[in-house]
Parts: sequence; structure tokens; C-alpha cells
Amino acid sequence: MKGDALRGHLELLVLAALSDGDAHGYGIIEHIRERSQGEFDLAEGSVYPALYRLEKSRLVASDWTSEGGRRRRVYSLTAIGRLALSGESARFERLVRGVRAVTGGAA
Amino acid sequence: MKGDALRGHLELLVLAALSDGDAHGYGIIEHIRERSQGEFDLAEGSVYPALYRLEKSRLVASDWTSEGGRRRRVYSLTAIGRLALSGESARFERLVRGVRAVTGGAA
DNA sequence: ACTTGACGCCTAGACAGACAAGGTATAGTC
DNA sequence: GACTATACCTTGTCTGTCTAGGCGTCAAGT
Repeated sequence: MKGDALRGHLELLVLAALSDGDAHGYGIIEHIRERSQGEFDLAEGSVYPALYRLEKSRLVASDWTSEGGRRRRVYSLTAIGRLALSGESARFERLVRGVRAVTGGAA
Repeated sequence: MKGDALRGHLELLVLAALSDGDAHGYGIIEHIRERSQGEFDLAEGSVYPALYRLEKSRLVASDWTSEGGRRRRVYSLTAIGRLALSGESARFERLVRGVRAVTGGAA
């Protein structure tokens, strides 16, 4: 996947990744890459800012952990985040239906 | 549909609209709105620049027509445009598969 | 005649968000 | 010591969508 194709859908992916369980930024990137079979290989510079936005709007919460000198910031979905996830998911499906209605009409 | 959710997919919609037949800018907007059942109500300020980009990269061509003092710029798909349409369409379907692989995994 | 609305084109500017490219630091391996 | 993988963070750039205007024609209403 090239360019900004994910524009507007990155938060959906991050929320979905966290719905599988708490994770830290780096892990979220790997999780998404694996789940999508390599289709989405997100840059850290995309994901970290997205996480900050999500935390600012209370959709995720974070906690610092450290195992043997290694610090990690572990994110988890909040209740609102779970709601937002289903909302974003529905929004995405509406987008898909809309695009297919236009493209599939008489291609 | 709010915000920039169409970011990256607008050209696909425009190309698809033109694959149904030549049309002018204003008509393309209506066409997309109707086909999508009102889901996509594009601003002229989005579509016209998109058409210029598409023409610049030879995916569409335009001709001025005028019926009774009314001037219209009618766009049509070029051969490359038709190729690009199927490419964009495939790219979109990959996006959908990818997103669903991430979201649907264990929602 | 004047206003209003639909049609139809165009543009400048603002804005957001994804990315590239840089940085920091720890731990393990060669 | 050098290198790689892990893990976080930030700055800057770019691109595309939208907002908010402007222009002009024509038909219908008052």
C-alpha cells in the first residue's frame, strides 16, 4: 500500500489492533502488518502521533512499564474507544458500500 | 460522509463516474451523489481540482461545448484513464481486504 | 424590472494527517 | 567495538480535501 491510502482510516486500524489486547506502539505496527499480510506497513511517524490523538480524545489509555531497563508504553482501549471502534468500523463499511455503488454501477 | 474520508479515493470515484459516459464537472458531482444514495456529496472545490489533476496526467480529456450561451466543459475517459480506473479499483479492494483483515480478526 | 434560485465554471487559502527522516536509548550478538 | 533489533519521540514536508468566496447565464416568480 503506497502513499496516504490509509488517510482517514489509520485510527480505525489502531483501535482494532488494540481490541485484540493491550499493546505498545511498536507492537501495534507489527500486529497490523501481520494481520494485513504485509499490506499495511505503517511508519512510526504515523502511528505514534495517531496514538497521541487517540489518547487525547480518551479513546485509548497508556501506562508505562519497564522490564529490565526496557521501557514500554502500553496502550489499551477505553470504553469510549470501543464505541468509537464500532463507529469507525461502520463508517468504513458505509464508505465501501458507497464506493462500490459508484464504481460497480456500470464498470 | 464527513471530513476527508474520501482522501485518496476521489479520483477513483470520478473515473468511475466518467466510465458511465462523458460528463461535465457539475454533472459528475450529481452522478456520484445519486449513485451513492447521497453518501458522497462532493464540493466543487474538491472535484474541479481533481479533474485538472486527472487531465494533467492524461487520464481524462476535456472539450468545451456551448448550447445557447451556456458553456460546459465535458470530460471523457482516455484509454489510460480506463486502465487507471481498474488499477485504482483493485487498489481500493486491496485496502478493503486489508482493513477487514485487521478489524475483523477478533472484533 | 428585479430578485431568487438553479446551473456551471473557477480559485485562493486553510487545514489535517500520513509520511520521511532524523534523533535517543537499551540489549544482545558477532 | 560494531551492528542489529527493539522501542520511543519529534520536526518538517507534502498532498489533497474543503471552505468560502467570485464569475456568468438562464428561467421563474413577484
